[in-house]
Amino acid sequence: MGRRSSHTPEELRELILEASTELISEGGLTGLSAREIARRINYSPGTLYNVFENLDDLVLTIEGRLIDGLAAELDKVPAQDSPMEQALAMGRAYLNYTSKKPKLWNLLFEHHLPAGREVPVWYQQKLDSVMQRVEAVVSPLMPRRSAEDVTRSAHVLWAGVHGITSLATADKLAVVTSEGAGPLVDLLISAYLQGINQSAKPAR
Amino acid sequence: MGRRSSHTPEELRELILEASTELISEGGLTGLSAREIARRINYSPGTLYNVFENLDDLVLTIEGRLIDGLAAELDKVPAQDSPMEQALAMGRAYLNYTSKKPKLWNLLFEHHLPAGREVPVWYQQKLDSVMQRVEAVVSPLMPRRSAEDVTRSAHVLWAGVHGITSLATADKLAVVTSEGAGPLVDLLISAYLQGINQSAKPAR
DNA sequence: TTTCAATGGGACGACGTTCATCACATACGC
DNA sequence: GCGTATGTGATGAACGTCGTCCCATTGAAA
Repeated sequence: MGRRSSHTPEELRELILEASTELISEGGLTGLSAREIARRINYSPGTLYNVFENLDDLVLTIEGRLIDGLAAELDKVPAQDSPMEQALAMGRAYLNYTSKKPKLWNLLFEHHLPAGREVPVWYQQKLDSVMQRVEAVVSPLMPRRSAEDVTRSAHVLWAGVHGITSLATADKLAVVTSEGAGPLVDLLISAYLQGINQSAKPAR
Repeated sequence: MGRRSSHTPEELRELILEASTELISEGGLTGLSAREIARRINYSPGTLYNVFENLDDLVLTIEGRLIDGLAAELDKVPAQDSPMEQALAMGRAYLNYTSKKPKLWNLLFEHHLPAGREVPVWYQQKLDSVMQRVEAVVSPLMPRRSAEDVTRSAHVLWAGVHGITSLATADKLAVVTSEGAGPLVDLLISAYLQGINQSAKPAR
């Protein structure tokens, strides 16, 4: 039943994803084009549409892998350290992971689905999974606080770290001097958590 | 010496900017196209290129106005309030301003110049101008700290607020539910500044 | 040899950008 | 006052790109 190619469907899928990842790493979302992918892997543009529904589908798949990769990095922070050290380590891990291929990571924020389309369930789940790791580290630093408070703080930290790396890599608005996203992340995490802790003991 | 149109060059420029702003507000950067602008203002695509160098030039102009608009909003916070109240008010002003037309504000982060091209000087100056307003409010909250420390803290706060609003409006990763970006911004600013203050007095 | 899924590649309608051409409001000669 | 020359602002076709679709063709398996 006729297969002409020298690649199995899985191999073909991998080939496409590899080429796409490389293109995005080099030129951001703008650098990606169905025709260029096809050129690089020696297939025709139409073949891509046998494997992926469209480019958005392909891009979402890559984004999923990026999130998985980050989750794996976050899991590497030693669990025996103090919560504060863990929090700082996770911030540095985030920074380290995302700054290796900034344009690739920026994909998560450059890419928008066409109006009306919703994000797949598995995508949201991957995000939640990462958020939970953050909450797990923040939680012991906020004893006697409601679950909502912990979640809120995890969100603030996550968003804050994202904001710093985002501005640092967006060459267009290098207000945040490129000299040091690292120190800024450290500062955010330590000061914020200290502030949270402080306000928990209003009796000075 | 021949002017056929019913619009002066300035009027035409305004027409183009208005139509573009509307398009972006509705459909983000993707919704913008030279041909669609031309259609809306009843000119031909070529005419745009008599007024702007290219679409990037046009977009940068809109971005400049957005930054100016934010600066104007930040200037409205009452200077007689306490520094802490001012900081919180500025955070809310940012959130308020940017969430009126989220897709328009997102332009600042969606839009990237083609590889190699640098941002114009006036653009960087506008950004610096906003950053200085933040520093001015943060500074009194950090007495006896070096200018670098103040700058760093201003950067952290700016990036943090950006991160929260960014994640809140990026419908794709609505980890941070949009309902509560306000409380998150309040929390970030108050906790962070408290933390900074706390670590300044290590002698408990 | 038959069968049928995988593939190629042209077609379509968009896009940004360029540029030779045109139309016309003004300036000037009479 | 009229006719004509002037030169600028606007045009829209053209070029090369893009994502996506679709069907004729291919070639390995039955």
